[in-house]
Amino acid sequence: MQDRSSTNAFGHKLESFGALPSGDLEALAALTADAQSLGADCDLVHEGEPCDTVVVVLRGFACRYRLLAGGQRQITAYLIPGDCFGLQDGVLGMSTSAIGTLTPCTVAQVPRDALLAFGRRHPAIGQALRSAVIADEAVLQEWLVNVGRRTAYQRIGHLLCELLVRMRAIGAAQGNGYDLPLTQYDIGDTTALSVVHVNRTLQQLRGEGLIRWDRRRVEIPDPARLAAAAMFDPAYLHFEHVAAEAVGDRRLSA
Amino acid sequence: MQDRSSTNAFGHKLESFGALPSGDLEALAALTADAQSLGADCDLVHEGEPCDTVVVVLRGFACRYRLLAGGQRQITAYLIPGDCFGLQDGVLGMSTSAIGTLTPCTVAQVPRDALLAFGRRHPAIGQALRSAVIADEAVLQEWLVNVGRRTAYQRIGHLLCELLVRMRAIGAAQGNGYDLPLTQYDIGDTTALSVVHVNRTLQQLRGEGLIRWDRRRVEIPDPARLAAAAMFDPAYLHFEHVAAEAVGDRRLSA
DNA sequence: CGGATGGTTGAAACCGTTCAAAATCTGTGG
DNA sequence: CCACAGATTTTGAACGGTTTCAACCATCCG
Repeated sequence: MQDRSSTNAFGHKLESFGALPSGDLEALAALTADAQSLGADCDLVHEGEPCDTVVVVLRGFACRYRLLAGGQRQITAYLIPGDCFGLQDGVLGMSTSAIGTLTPCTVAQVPRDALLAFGRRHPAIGQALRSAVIADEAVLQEWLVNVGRRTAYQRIGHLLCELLVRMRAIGAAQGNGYDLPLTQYDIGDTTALSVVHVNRTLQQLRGEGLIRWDRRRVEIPDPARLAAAAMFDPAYLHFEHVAAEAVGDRRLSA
Repeated sequence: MQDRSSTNAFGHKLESFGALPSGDLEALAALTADAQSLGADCDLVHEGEPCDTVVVVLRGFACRYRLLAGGQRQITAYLIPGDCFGLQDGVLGMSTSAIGTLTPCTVAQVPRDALLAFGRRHPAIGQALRSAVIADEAVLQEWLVNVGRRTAYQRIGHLLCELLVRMRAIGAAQGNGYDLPLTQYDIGDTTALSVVHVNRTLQQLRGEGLIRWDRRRVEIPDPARLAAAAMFDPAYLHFEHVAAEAVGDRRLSA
């Protein structure tokens, strides 16, 4: 499982919504075969421009974001390996957000029409793609709740819980830890907090033993405890099997 | 145009994404024929429950929201006449949000399968439904930006601009005014502000002549000026023709 | 070694919250 | 048509979470 995730994270992600015929997976891998490697801070899609390809992230962290007049950035979604963007946005003439890499990435760009046609020929994939779109929208809503109604402490805790579940779903977590190559600026642009406050809040979370975050690696000693502190309920992520394993069952959290 | 909006707001809304064959509109009206009248504060869909119908609002204001443990409410979308909910959410077993009325409403509940099948038989409608889903997602993203990155003053101004454009799109605005039967609590739950601060911010906006809001009616004397103050750019709403009229062109704003 | 990036710390200022109460509006029944 | 109750809006004052500004430190890497 872990092996396949590195060669085709996209298929692995789609499988987290339900089993897929292995033939489908191989055909899908062919679609994303010609991937490109990019450094950090590269833009793949620009806000307000037409865009008829789907961006599939195979390695690294990318994000969807909007830039405001004052130069502020609001990140509205993370794209981790297996995630894609563009099945919807951009259909009506132009994208309402930019897509950029946060870390060095490997990405494939598939013409949207080709991917949709592929989904029609392989119904299980088509269904999984629709599921992915729905799950993305649910995450977006949860982020609105996060930014609107939770304290800095909960926002960051919640984000780290979400990432644990998502990283597990693609086989990129080891136990209760995962690599998180983001800066505190990135976390601030995601949670709508200043870097300074992100830093202090992180120290608080560390001080209480809820997280360890050392040189790009996060460990969550007791996911159930962090989830409770951050009011995190993984239901919105729509892959319950993985989610239950990650935080729902205290027996698995040590 | 105004006449039809009252009899079939749903069709009118879908038309705002592009012209539709009139036969389609009539058939669509039949689908939503058996509507029900509801009072304020009625729940139509509960969070975390399966839901296989699409809610179509024909009259009144409804909303999508999430309730947190502390009793706080975050509204994540408004459903004004013509808007629908449930084409996506609920597909994966359960809804990630509740739907409730904010004011007395007339709503139709259409089985999702029936609506999707209808969209297949009437391609223009199917396309319009997809457009509506995409536009909804863009609005959700904009709300995240609004709550995350804008001041109270801008948040509320932005919301009122958005509503002007949306109300115009369904023919429910008169000039630069529209009926807004929401309480300041509702505005607070939308913009993630306390009622007290909503009240003071509203007074500020009124004091500067950017809005008038008297007994459930909002007037925006100079939409372009309010849009500038609130950093509002209607592009994300995806019906540019209406949007340009509403705030893009100063000559029309008086 | 030196420059750049990212992380950490302190202090002051601010935006928005909370609590508490008063004023106003709205609808309803007598 | 009035009286009353509940909902909504408004006001005041104190508090506090978060931001901003301004340094300083650590680490990485050529």
